[in-house]
Amino acid sequence: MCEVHTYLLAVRGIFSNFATMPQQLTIKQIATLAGVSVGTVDRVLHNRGRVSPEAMAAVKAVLETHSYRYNLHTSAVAFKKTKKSFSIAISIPSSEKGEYWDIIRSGLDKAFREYGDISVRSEYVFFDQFNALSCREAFESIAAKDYSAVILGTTFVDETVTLCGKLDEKHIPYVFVDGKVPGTNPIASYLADQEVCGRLLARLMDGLTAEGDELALLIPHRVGARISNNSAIRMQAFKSYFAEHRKDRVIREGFYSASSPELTRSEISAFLEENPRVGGVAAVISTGYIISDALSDIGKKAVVGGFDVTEGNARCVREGTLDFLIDQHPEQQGFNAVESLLHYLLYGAPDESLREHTPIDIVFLENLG
Amino acid sequence: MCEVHTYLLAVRGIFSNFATMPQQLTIKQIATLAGVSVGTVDRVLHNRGRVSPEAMAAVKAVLETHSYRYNLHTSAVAFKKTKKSFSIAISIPSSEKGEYWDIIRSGLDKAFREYGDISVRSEYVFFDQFNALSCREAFESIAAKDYSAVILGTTFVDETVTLCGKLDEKHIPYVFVDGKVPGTNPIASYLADQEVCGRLLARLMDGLTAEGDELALLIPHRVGARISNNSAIRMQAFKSYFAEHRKDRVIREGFYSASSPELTRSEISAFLEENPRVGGVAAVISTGYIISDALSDIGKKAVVGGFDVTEGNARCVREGTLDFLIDQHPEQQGFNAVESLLHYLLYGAPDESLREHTPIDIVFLENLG
DNA sequence: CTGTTAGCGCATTCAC
DNA sequence: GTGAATGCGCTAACAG
Repeated sequence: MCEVHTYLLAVRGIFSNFATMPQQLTIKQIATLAGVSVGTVDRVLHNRGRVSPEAMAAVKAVLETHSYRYNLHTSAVAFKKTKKSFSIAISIPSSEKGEYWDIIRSGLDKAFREYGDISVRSEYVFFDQFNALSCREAFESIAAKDYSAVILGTTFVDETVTLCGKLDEKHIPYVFVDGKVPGTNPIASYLADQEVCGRLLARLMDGLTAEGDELALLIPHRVGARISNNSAIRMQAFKSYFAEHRKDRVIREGFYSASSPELTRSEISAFLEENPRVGGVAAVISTGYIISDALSDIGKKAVVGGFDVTEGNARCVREGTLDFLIDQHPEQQGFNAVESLLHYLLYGAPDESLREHTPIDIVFLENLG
Repeated sequence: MCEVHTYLLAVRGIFSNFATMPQQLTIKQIATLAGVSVGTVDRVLHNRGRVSPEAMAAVKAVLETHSYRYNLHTSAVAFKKTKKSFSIAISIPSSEKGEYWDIIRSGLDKAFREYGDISVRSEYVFFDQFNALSCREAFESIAAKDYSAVILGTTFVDETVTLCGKLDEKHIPYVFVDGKVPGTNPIASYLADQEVCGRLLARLMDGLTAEGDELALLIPHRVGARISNNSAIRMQAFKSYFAEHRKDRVIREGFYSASSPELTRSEISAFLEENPRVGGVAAVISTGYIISDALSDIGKKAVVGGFDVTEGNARCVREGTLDFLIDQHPEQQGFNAVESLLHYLLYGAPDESLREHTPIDIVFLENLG
């Protein structure tokens, strides 16, 4: 039977398929087709007004049938001539090299480099992610100036809402990285689906630990502020997974101070000694390596899962003390944030193709790269 | 202690950081700095010759200190004027919609669309991946013509080597997707690290199955041709993992005919009934869904792992009969292949930044997307 | 309101 | 060997 199958394909033989890519329409061609000039086409495309209804209709008709796409290459070139220059403020938590926010930052910078054609001035205003006051100060300094656009890390909800209200009034566009905040109107928000992150964490912890093991969910607590929105969603999703699929699993919750590694270590050690039957430990933020190190310290072996390929996490994966990481692609989030903002600044409208959320990957030692 | 830590950061307060992206040098600026004209700079940059030693030295000196980078945007624009047009032949296995090679194809097409600025004609010549003769015919038809460049799926080694020899003689550049072949000189090869794929498969099967379970490694066999190189490497790596880390695990090997779903199903059913203690089944090619379906048929539950997010695989993941997929990003492979080829055709040299291998991700139900 | 035109950075042609 | 000049698609200023 298999022979017959193969034979049939052989008889059918090879077949080929010629294709010339549909040449992109140029504004010149559109102008010719619509019987107007390039200037008019440009005005229609950019909603610059000062176009007669007839001309408008003619151009729109051509656009309908041929589906025009901007040529970003030449746009960028032409924009240079206008010497239009933008200032973009970025306010995100400060971070050590190789930590989560530093990776986002490298994505931001990569985009600024890639779009170096366009004249953009970027200005970073960092704040302390464990201190709401420093965030407020940072945001106030941003509200006081008139930037072309703003990129915000959404660590503190109330402060973000306040700033965004002011930006809305001034019609300054903004985008979020690593979060979204209800009651605001960003051009776009770049973040991984936190629900998925939490359930994935649960699924992997469940699958990779032995049947009878207890599992630990370690929760960071912040001084003087409620737990970050992302962590809360992940925790909730983590627990939902077990409530729905594995009611029999015992989940122990422990709190630790993410702001101080030394403290974390002692808190976690104590927690694990109190819960000896724990065979898997889940971190809901990107500092899982602290947990791995604490486990090493007390000589305990457990499956550990965390978030993001930070330097500390990568080290622990290589050392074999951290089993897997859920990668939210912070670098891409940063890159997309800048890209979408520039698109908005240049064309006056958000780029639809950039609205999709960033993908979520799973990283083990083997594919750490 | 934690209080003190936070306090210190608060006192330090926010801090900001201004940055203007280093403006890229233009060839005009280089020309001015070197005291020559843009034409001369261009000749130096493109090694076109006809430049006096003094001019060469002057330009090189400026390039050393300022590190010039091509502006791909404007290059593409300028190239259009020359009306230079390319014809690229692509010979890969034919494939149903949503299957592995069709995904590669969509990546190829995406690149052709994205680089629609450049005048490129693409021509597909498909062959039957289970029939070496059809591959030979396809490759001969390519050798008979004079394309600007060629993209090849490396399913059949001998045929590939023969064709590449002829292309080398004619100085026609080519790149590989989904493989590499010793004894050939491609501009680039795009494929996931097969060693990593195999070890990752092993690691996940090991982790996700119960301690005492036997594991099955299912191997496709091809009529009239030896097993594909990629599958062989994955199998080898899979077995190495267990030989190195888990000598106690029992691995059963089973063969099945990947060319006919019906046959596959019956073969796999028979295999599993002969090996009742198998708790995990690993597929080394992208048709894992056939295994899942066979398991469903006989009402057996086992952890199943496979490769790539094809339509069939995605369906089984959603149905819960396929547990995870190792994603080789075939779409990106296709995209990169075209991109690197165009870079070569335009600039006469491979783009170093495009030589990196494609990343490998792991997909569960949750992050199927 | 509309069409014309200069010029962005670059590749190439063509006089000198 | 060399530099001036042209034009790619596009933006925006400007003259009608």
